[in-house]
Amino acid sequence: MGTTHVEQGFEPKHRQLKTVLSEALETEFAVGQVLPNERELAARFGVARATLRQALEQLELDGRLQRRRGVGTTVAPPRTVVDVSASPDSWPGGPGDDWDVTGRTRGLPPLTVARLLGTAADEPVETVHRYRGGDGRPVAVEVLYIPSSRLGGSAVAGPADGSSADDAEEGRRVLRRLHRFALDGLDRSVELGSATDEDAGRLGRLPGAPVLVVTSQYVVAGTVAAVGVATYRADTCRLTIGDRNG
Amino acid sequence: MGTTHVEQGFEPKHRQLKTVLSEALETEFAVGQVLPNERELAARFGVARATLRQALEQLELDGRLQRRRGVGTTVAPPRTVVDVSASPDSWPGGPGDDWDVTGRTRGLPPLTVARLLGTAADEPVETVHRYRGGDGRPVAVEVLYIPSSRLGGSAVAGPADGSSADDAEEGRRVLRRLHRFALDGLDRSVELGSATDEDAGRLGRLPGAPVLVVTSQYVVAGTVAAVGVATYRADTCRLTIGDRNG
DNA sequence: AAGTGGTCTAGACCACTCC
DNA sequence: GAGTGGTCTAGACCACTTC
Repeated sequence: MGTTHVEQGFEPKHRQLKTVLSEALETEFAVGQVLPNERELAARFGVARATLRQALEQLELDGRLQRRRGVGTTVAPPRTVVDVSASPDSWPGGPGDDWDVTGRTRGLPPLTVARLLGTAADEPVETVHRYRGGDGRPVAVEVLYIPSSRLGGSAVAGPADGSSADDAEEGRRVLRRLHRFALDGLDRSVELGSATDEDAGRLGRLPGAPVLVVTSQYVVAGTVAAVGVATYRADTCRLTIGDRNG
Repeated sequence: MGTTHVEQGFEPKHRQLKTVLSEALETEFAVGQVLPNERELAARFGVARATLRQALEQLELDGRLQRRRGVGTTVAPPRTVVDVSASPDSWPGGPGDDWDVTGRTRGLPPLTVARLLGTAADEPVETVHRYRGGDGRPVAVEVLYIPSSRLGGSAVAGPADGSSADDAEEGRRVLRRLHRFALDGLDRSVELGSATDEDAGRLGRLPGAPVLVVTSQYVVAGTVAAVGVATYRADTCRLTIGDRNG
């Protein structure tokens, strides 16, 4: 007896499960509450664990659940709202900026960044790392790439391994040097990506976790003075852009 | 010890596979080219098909691959760039707008939308559906919610089932009525979501496919005159915001 | 009808967190 | 050590596209 139930469309089990769980989350669970473990849920719904996990995965992608290995699955709080608008003075590290500089290095940028900067592939750039928290959770990490040639003037400090407190101070210094220039424009793009091993660690997720990648091009006098690649946790963040018109 | 972050030296197979495949995509395959099928790839790498699929899934999420049931897996072209900036006249359906109105209905909005509109949960609203293509592919669908009470003036046309050519014309008419008002502000947010059954169909994807949900609040005289919920294919789109500063 | 990706199963073991 | 989610296997069948 095949389930020859042809009702204009076929609905997979994991999809039905998602619907059922979704409703249960609204009616029977409170934010932060721990769900029964996967083995029990699967048994309760009469499906294989892998099938249940497909449903849970989607609910996590939608920001409805939070799963932590060794801990359990909990009902997620509403997504953290993060403003990514461009304001009149939007230089990184400027006033009102709620990022923390965590390090600084110097080296070759990824090819895609070099292309955005318009630099040669073998031109080393200043690289500043930043971290942004919110609601007590990690929200984003960002890497800023700034060609030394566009910082003007004097030389930069000595070697840097990218992690010490001194490196953070050096990073802030690099950013301050940017502030001397007038920011003419700021172009941003948003796309879906997956966390690198490194970013995943900093964001408290597993590698490959879905992230929103926000790429910023800071324009000074018609050329790109800096490029930022920010990686936001896609499960827990909602990005807002407040645009104002005449 | 505090929150010391210790490196974990373990790398899952699907992650290694992703790396290997990623390199192969760059060196051995051209855009549009079809990959060997999953069963063969799995055999070639000596892993179970489910494991291979984990790697493929991520590559698709990253916009590197495109998988179609019954067809195969191909190397994806670069993501379609879509501008979601607010311009001085950003009313939906205004000049330079590259959306196609596909239908119109009237009914109760989702609760979340009613909250954004500031209307009572039981107040019916005009509902206009739009479609946006690009590079010959579906890019996004949007549903616009407009409280009739904020359209002013005369009554609306008769019954609508939401799909006929007449409904599209009605939809355009509703939007035109908006254009009489001065748009004071436009707030947008971007977050990750998954396609509903309906949206998935229109976007040529399976239900649950990852999408970027762009929510727009159109403000007139301090109140929200309309709300738009646009659903962009996350695998094939990159959203850009061109901000300009003084 | 053949071939593809999508779904599903019933196990097993591993990495991690917490007690 | 107990309990959690994460990974992995080796199958099977289904929905869909194409020929």
